[in-house]
Amino acid sequence: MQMTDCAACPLQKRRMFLPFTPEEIAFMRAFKTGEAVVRPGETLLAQGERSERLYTVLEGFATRSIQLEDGRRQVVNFVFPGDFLGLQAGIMGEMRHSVQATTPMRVCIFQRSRLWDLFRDKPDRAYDLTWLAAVEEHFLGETIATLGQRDATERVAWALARIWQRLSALGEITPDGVALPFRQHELADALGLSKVHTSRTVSQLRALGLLVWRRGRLNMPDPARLFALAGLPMEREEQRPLI
Amino acid sequence: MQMTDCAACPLQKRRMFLPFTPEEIAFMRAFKTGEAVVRPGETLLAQGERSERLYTVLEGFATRSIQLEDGRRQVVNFVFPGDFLGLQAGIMGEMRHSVQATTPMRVCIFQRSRLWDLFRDKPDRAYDLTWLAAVEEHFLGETIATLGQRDATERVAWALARIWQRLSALGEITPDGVALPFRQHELADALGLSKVHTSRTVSQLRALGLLVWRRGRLNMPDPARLFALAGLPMEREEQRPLI
DNA sequence: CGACCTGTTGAACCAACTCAATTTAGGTGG
DNA sequence: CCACCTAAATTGAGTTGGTTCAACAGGTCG
Repeated sequence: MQMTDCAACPLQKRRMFLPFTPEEIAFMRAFKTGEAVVRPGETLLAQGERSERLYTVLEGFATRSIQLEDGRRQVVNFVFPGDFLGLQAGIMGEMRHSVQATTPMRVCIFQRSRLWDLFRDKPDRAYDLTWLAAVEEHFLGETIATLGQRDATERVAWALARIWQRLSALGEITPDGVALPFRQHELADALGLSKVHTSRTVSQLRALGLLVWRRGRLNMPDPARLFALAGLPMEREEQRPLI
Repeated sequence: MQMTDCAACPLQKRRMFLPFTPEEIAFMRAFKTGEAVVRPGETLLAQGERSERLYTVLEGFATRSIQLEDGRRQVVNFVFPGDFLGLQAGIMGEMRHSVQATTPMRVCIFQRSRLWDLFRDKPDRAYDLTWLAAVEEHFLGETIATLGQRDATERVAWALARIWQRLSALGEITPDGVALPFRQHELADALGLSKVHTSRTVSQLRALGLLVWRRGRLNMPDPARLFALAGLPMEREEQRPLI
């Protein structure tokens, strides 16, 4: 398999990411040790595993999820192009959640053993990594607030608004909306709702004219109203570093 | 006010923290710019604020919470001695949650502007900081799984087990249990339950002989059963770095 | 002592769940 | 192109876990 050169990283074309400096390109080239293709349904990182690899998503979508002892599953969040995976195993030794592809994916591979070099030699890259971790922490906190305080309608609105936001930041938006890579089943698992109730809630939002979601395409006739219901501001997210 | 010298840091006595190397002591001494006392109920960091300060908790307990637009409040997690506060504002610019003291606290103060120096000059300290962020991320994920999947009984068991675990790692445990610095009200806000139902659930656990909780003291007659109900392993947590 | 805060208990209600049946949409092979 | 199969989504009906409202008990403190 041929490996994409970091100088030509396809993610760099998306304006949601900060551009690499020439120095960063040189470093990332050395840091990157490979590339992989993942098929839908495959597990990229498994809960409990001590992975030696870290990944950056080049293309495709996934879920991060936690499996409880008795089989119940919670989707912790959704994974998009540009996301960095495996920091937990990289730093803590063991993954506490799994990452499963929902669409075909392409990922960059890094070696866990080189993570320390990054901290030692490239403080700016280390800072960026911590930046990503801090942003992640913020999202997880928001998720906790959503699961703890909001009702089904608000939860669904929130999740779809967040996904919409991220997809449009990636430039995946067209006049008839975005391609939604997740199923209601995954949405339900992410929101702590049953599939049935998720379906009912979605149709309710549809009936209110707040969304059109058919055959994997999502559109929002009136984003402002949906975002308001979701308790989210409509601002564009700031650019984020890429690792 | 007199300032504790890092060489005599009271947290170092607790065996849950990795001991400082002499070099680390030297660095922390320079990094630390002050100390503060906080009274119960005071807000140490406020949601939306661009704090110039970072803190490490020396003593006392707090909650991190998110306030929704309409006033609903979600406790994201509980804060214990040794916790590092303000990374979000430090890195992302703005706090997305508040930190409120529930008991009197004593905290170390650092300057946000020096955070970058830490990455540039002390990669090992930067690594530790990221380690803390990764652990935090793991806990938040577990919280999401709890709120999304577990019922009231399991949630309460989980929260009390986690608090118990942390307090005993801090060495705060005596033959008649631990001093619990939080009220049922805060527990309810952390678990997404009403106060009333939290109370009922606690009494149910009491009736099962799984816990004794009166006047701010918590004891667990049979920790193994409670931990099993909480879906948690009983292992001791590994030592963590201190910043 | 009164005021306040924390926690407990009862009763009525409702949001979300479960179980089960049905429809819709893709995908595959003849 | 149709027949068939499977996965995803929808709908109905009955149940339940948790909520709300309200009253009350126990401790603590000025």
